[in-house]
Amino acid sequence: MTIIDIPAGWPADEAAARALQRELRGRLVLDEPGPEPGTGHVTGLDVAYDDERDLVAAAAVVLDARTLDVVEETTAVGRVSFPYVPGLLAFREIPTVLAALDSLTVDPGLLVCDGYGLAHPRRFGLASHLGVLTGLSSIGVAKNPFTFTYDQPGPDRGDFSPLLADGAEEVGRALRTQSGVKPVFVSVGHRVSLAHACAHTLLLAQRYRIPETTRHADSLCRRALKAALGGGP
DNA sequence: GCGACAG
DNA sequence: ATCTTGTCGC
Repeated sequence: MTIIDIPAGWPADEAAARALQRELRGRLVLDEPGPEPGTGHVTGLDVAYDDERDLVAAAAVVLDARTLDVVEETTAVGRVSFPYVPGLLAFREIPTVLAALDSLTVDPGLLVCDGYGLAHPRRFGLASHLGVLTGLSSIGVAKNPFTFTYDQPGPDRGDFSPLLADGAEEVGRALRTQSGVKPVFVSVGHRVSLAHACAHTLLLAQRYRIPETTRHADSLCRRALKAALGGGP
């Protein structure tokens, strides 16, 4: 099993990482609607950690956006490339996630990330970062509101309310994917509109709160991590 | 200065 | 994220 190395020139500290985010932020494209919901491919991405052994396993699972059938799955294992710092999550996951994406043989279509895109202290979260690096459309679907505020959306599936930064700027939406269940937090990553990002999320979360893409990727990266642990040391 | 803080 | 059994429910 190959273990992905941390790239040369990778940010050595928090200041360098923040500077890189501000630089890459300039390449973010926010004026495209993105792929039509329900068509083409959608790819779920997620990672699992073993801080003890300094390992991170990433999974990419491509689904048919219309049927939600699995089209292809890949994994990659790497060294943990950054400590967890709120606002710098991307630096912890990106090298290994990119390796998993690189080994796909089909078009990933829309990237669905476990975390945020525009809803970020510098408006450049994981989903935006991955979008810019790959050039692909991307969205972020997070399970927690991070530092943002929102009013409770209506009780029905599809109801939503704005996710606000500084109490005023809409950086995403609290979207109810299942009636009577806590909402998820959707934000635009790269080359997708917020309306489409929410439409994609609803199509991917017809049965559970979390999108099928993320659910598949979550279980796969956990299995990949266990496999790496069992067959490595 | 202190607390909060995606995964 | 991760540590973790049984349990309630479809």
